[in-house]
Amino acid sequence: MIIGQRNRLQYIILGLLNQRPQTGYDLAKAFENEIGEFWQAQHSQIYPMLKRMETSGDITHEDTVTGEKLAKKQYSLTPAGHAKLVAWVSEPSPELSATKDEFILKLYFIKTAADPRLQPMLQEQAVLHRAQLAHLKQRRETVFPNQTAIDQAYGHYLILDHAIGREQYYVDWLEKFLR
Amino acid sequence: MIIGQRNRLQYIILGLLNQRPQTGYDLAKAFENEIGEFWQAQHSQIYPMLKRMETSGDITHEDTVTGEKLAKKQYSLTPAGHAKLVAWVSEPSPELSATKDEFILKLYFIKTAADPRLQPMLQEQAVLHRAQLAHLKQRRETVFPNQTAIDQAYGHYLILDHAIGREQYYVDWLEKFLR
DNA sequence: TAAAAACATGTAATTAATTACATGTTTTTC
DNA sequence: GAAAAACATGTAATTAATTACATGTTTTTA
Repeated sequence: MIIGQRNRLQYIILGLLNQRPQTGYDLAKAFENEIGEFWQAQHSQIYPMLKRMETSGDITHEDTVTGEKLAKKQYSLTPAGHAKLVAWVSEPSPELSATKDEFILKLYFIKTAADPRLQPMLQEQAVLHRAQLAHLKQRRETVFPNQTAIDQAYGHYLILDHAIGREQYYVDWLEKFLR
Repeated sequence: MIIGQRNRLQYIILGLLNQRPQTGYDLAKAFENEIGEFWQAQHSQIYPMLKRMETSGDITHEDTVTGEKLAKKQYSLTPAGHAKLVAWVSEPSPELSATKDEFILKLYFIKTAADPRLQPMLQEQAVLHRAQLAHLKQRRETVFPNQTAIDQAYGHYLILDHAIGREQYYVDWLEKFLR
């Protein structure tokens, strides 16, 4: 039997559907927003995966209609899917995170601090990451205005906090080398 | 004409070969070590890419033999390849880095601070990231023992510094939530 | 000196992921 | 009321990446 790649996407979808039944479109939004800092998936990857997961018996869907005829599929977990999710969360995560950062790699190929390309490159990234940091902070303010909100979605708070700290570090690091 | 995916791997290989002629094996090591924090590629991806790049005229190779018969291919840049590298480094990098972190995603699905799984999960990751941090610091000590070493491979120093700071943040963040 | 680890190069099979193609509805904004 | 944006779902084509298969040499270690 072939084990194949880990198919982590399915687990993430299980986790998202466990929070509440959702459409593929909703899931795609989640990958752009709250979890996009830590995992990415397009709708073209999500819709086929949903079909596959329904075939496996981990999720089911209910057809609904918005307005006159806009068809939606509201997916939710089966008990089997829920069990799979619980097992995944509980098992160890021995792999360090994988980051792909094209900018940092370009820096690697800059040989001296005097290279005229260096400062503009750092400047460009600073603009980008400051904007991202501001955006994440803004989101924390709106999503978690008080302790009650934090307590009700603690995991979400944790990862947003992590993402903000990470961006803050990135900006600080860039500024350390900016003149 | 189809534009296709960005094929960043080729540029990274160009950059590595620009430092010094290397074999595919050497390149695979680089992806495990100095740049592995920011890009990953296995030898099974590297060898075919080298052939492709040689066909495109960006690199060439020289056959050498170690010992009695161990054949090696020492790849190096052609002028065309060098030009391609320079163009890549100079062009903007408007995309934020992409991170895939399975552990953080698991946290997202933890609903309350009282969940009994939370502390062991944080603990496990702390062990992992402390080890990684120690490893990176150790490498900085050996690779960059003095200012001269830094000046001679500034880009390398920059990205190692970035990776250390990032790991330090990760550990600090984990410890913030550990009791 | 035998075994293990590291060096060295490839291909095959499979899965993951992106980009493009394709279509239609509902809501919001000007 | 028209246009734009957002909602909604899919497939096709292609590229990227991983895992497994496959083989052999050289160096280091016990």
